[in-house]
Amino acid sequence: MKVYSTKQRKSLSDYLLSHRDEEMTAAEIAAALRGEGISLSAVYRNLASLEEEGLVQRITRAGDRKIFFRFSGAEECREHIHLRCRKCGKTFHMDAGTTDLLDETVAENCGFKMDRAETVINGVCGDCEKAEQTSKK
Amino acid sequence: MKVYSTKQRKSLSDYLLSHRDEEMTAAEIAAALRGEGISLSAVYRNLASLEEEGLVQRITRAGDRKIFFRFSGAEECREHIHLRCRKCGKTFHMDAGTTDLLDETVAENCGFKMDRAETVINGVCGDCEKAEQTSKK
DNA sequence: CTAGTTGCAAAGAGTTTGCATGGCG
DNA sequence: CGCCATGCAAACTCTTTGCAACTAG
Repeated sequence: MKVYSTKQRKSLSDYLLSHRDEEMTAAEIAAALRGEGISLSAVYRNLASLEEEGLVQRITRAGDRKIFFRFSGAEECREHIHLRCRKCGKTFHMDAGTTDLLDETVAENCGFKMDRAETVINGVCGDCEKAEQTSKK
Repeated sequence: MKVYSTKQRKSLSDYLLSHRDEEMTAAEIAAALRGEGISLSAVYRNLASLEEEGLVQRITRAGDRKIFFRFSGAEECREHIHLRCRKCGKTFHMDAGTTDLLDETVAENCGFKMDRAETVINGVCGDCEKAEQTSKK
């Protein structure tokens, strides 16, 4: 099946590209794009096709029953493992060296070939960790 | 708020315990427990409270728009990183040594404190990797 | 011109909630 | 007994789908 390049698909791609690594719901994306003339259904349909291409992932958050989408299509993003802080919600890129190291370690010790683009490590980032330490009397 | 120990909550806990690391939808769980006398709403309510306690996580799969729940409450499970194969869907436990190693590596190189129980590395397991190699002419 | 895409509205699926009843402590 | 939990059904929210109109190639 051929894929046409429509105005709507382009708005969506542009938007996702400029918000890479952010987690957004379909409704939020549609709202942000209101004015660009793209309907909610088109957002869903295009997200689904991007997901099939592996450029977008679905994410869930503990306690929050919504589904978020995250764009990781840029080459730059696909080469890193993502570190997601559960305190501040930000996502960081693991540096290339560490990523390679982990990749090799897991492959050697576990015989498991990890998928960088789709792996997200949850935890607490340095800043929040510090904040946590100091606030705890 | 106090928590009562009811027959339904017990059935659910027992079921989850004996299916740790499996990914199941609320409907599947309710279906498996039909006969135990637990309603779908009770399943949802109890899963939500288990999620708040951090014993259960919500999972999404690429291409599949359902939400799956995974029990990882057992101590044993919380100490490992989980490796999930996107081919066969199975989840494996990373051995303790490698888990510690990764944990330290990420902490030192990235200043990030990972959360073992909530981290799932996606990829392809050894068996599926082999199968893939041979099938590809 | 043909086939993929869009918007809208309706249909569906999954999840949550209100309320009366039942059960734990 | 008091309060939390359960069932059932209604209410909702989010997502998908049907269809006619539209547009890229």
